[in-house]
Amino acid sequence: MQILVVEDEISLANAIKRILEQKGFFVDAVHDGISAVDYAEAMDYNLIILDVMIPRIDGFEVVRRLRKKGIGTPILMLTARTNVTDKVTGLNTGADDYMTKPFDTEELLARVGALTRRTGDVVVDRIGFGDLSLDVKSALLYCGDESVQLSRKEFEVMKTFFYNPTMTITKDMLIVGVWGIESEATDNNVEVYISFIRKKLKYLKSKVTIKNIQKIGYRLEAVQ
Amino acid sequence: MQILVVEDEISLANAIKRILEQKGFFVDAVHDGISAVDYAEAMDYNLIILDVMIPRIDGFEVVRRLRKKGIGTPILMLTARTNVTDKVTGLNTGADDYMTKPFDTEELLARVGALTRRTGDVVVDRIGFGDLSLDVKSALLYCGDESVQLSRKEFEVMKTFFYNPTMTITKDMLIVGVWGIESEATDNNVEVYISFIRKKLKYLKSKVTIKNIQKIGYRLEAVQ
DNA sequence: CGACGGTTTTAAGAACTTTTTAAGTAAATG
DNA sequence: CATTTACTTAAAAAGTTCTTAAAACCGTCG
Repeated sequence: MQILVVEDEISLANAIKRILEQKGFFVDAVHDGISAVDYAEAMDYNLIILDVMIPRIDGFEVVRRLRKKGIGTPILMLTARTNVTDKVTGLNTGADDYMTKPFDTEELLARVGALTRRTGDVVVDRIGFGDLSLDVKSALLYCGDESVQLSRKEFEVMKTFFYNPTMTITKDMLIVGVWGIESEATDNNVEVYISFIRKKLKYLKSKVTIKNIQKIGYRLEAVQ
Repeated sequence: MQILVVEDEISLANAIKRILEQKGFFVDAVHDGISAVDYAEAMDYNLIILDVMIPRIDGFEVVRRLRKKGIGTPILMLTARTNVTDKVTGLNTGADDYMTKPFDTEELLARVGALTRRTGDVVVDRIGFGDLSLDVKSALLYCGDESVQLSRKEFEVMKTFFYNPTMTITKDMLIVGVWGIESEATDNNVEVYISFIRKKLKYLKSKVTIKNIQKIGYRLEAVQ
């Protein structure tokens, strides 16, 4: 499942890229209108996420050119919130959906889900570290030919580690990432989940351990 | 790269602080509007993250006052999701971007990235002196291909040296910087930590030493 | 609805690490 | 050479993380 992200703000482009890659999509990112048309022509994407305000030629013009060339890839338009109504709803450019910036991850994924679902393609992905791999679809954690089922929260914690394999992750990062930025979760919640996961790693006889550095955070380590 | 976070919800402020520090930013957090203005005036921040609903004077007024004083630091406003009009007001008063609460880590980092990028400054996650380098995310101190884990306080002491590599650091400076201005820590506390760190430098076989100048303080020296 | 199974949260004591204290020793200064 | 200052170490204290068990929660199915 291939997605093209067209966004000139590099860091936003990267953020979108990462979010989608975490969900198992393959993502290309380009930063201007001409490149967008080139890429979309050259490769058969399942979805194009397209910012309106981009250099060289704007988003609307990109849509027009692609449709003219008979490229029917679903397009999700991004617009600044302030000029939503007049621009997007007024224009009949051929985009399939639009989303106002700023948006949050859930919103993005919901829309991407809706637009890619029709193709029926299944996104399967595995992420891993050391001798571990995690099936993102089933939340099964594998080590060799053993596996264990992770619960929702165990899964979210594990993903955080796998996406930042060399980094030291603070408890606050886990609280924000797993429980949400406004949650009431305490350090103890994190500790309990780390404990649950360690028990499962032990059961799997994995070489990977979760190391704690007091007052600093947790880090994955592959023992010898 | 310095960021000021203005948010009265202490736990949210801390969460944001930790996330940004993890990415290598230096973050101060204050919890009301008056302090925000004071801090922003006193220090040259690269970005201010500013909640709208804060005690004493609200976020908009903070922006107005800062802009009036000629302080052009980029400002990222935080507003409750429901309040659409806030956004318009915020942008009119001179904020550079706004973000609705709740937001997730990705979104925060994307926006912070966008607003700090223009200054061209690179976010530092390693600082060093001589043959030493310190990873600020993990508190690992490297020398060649060896590394040691620093404890929280060792890490704070080391950071103070690295940020002031040529300076002689007094014990009082270390006490204030590491233990806090209100602390009861004595010179002996500093001496003990200097001793701990020297032991680790020896283990790393670093060329860097911590030299004491009696009655004055400590200074890093790279022995040829 | 109400019971069941799994998941998540809460809470409390044990285990562990870091930090502080304190005391003896070494080094520097006048 | 006396005195102050700094260094080192070990033990005590403080703080944190770990583990476990029980309680609360949640969705599903009879």
